[in-house]
Amino acid sequence: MPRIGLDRTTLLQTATELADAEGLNAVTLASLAQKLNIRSPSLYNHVNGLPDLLRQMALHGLTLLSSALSREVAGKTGDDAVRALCRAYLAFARAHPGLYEAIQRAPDEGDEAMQKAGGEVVGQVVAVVSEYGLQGDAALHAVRVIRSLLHGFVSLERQGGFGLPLDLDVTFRLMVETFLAGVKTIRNGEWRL
Amino acid sequence: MPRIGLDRTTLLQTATELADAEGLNAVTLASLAQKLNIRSPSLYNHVNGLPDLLRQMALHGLTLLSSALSREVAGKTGDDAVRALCRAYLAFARAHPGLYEAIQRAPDEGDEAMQKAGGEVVGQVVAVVSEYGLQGDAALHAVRVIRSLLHGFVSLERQGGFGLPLDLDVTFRLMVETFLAGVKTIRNGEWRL
DNA sequence: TTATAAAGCTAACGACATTAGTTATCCAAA
DNA sequence: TTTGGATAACTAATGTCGTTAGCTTTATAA
Repeated sequence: MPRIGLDRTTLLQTATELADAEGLNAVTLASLAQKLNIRSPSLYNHVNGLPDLLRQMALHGLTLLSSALSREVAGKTGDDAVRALCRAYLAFARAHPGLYEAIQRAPDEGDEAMQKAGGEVVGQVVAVVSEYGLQGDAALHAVRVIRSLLHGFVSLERQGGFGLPLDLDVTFRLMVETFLAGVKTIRNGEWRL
Repeated sequence: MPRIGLDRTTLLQTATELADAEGLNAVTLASLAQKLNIRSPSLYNHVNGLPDLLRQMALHGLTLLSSALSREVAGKTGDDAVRALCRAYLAFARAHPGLYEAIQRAPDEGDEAMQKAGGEVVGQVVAVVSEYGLQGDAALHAVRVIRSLLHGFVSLERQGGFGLPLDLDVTFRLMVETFLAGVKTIRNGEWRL
């Protein structure tokens, strides 16, 4: 019975590799244990069952995403900040498809750690939008729109929803520019709901 | 052994009710069989296992969605057609959250029926966009952007990703108007990628 | 050197999907 | 009206997975 010396970090890293390589559905206690050369009940010494494992993966992913966004946006303002944010979001989702899936699982009600981790990602978007001339509710709506844009594109790309052989990066840039142009129009008050 | 006389329609309907009420994860052969007062192996007389059930639910959902879009868009053109399409998409996703989840499952490679059913939904969007002054690749990009918008919003709303007590319908309308304004700017050639 | 906490293990249970083989029902043809 | 076949239900059994309970060994600190 050689003792592996497994710790939370390598556990999460291994689970992440599994998810990114074969999809989140491939992450089971059985498959993770096998990859770690361990029997699945032993995992309960580190994790409180499968739901807790998935939750910790989501937390880990949100932390990574938040810091990636913060890093790429740093020093930029206005349109450039929005572009950098969007690029970084897309890059993260492409680099960590399984982790990205984990992030999308709806958290339990009253899970403060998840709320906080998610709030930090949203905070990056808020920061970018806030110095954009949008105030109050308008800024909050804009944040929601950006999140919808990004998540929708990433999600459709990941599931292969875009069938045609048309450059996806072009679509993505076009989407961001369309948003920027639309926001300017709206900001200038040329419309009413 | 009373014979139920189960047919494909009631089977799909029951599965849909289950999915819409308790989420797609709650749709198992066991739970579906229980709801039908049947033993789960009996389901194999109607369905080729759980993956096939989920696939048929997706097909059913795509058909419903496609006809809903077609119905609501009928007779409208330009901005109004886009608005009607978006409203109908959102309404469907809200009315059938479980079925909407089923639609999002990535189809197998070479599943022609799924490709076709998905293509009909995309076709509705193409039809709306095509008479919009966008031609060729630009139209295809626009279709992708609309799909991203819609799916992203629906998906975030469904998983409770929008925490704040700010009217979601307002955000949605704002998102659509932002897109319309942005597209006009882009169509007028005021930007370059 | 020894006691204790922790990290691994085996055994066992329940839920689920799935397969094989059985029986009863329905319907259509004789 | 009878009969035969297709079909829709069933039971039994297997394998996988998550999970719990309880045991054993290792590492570490007293």
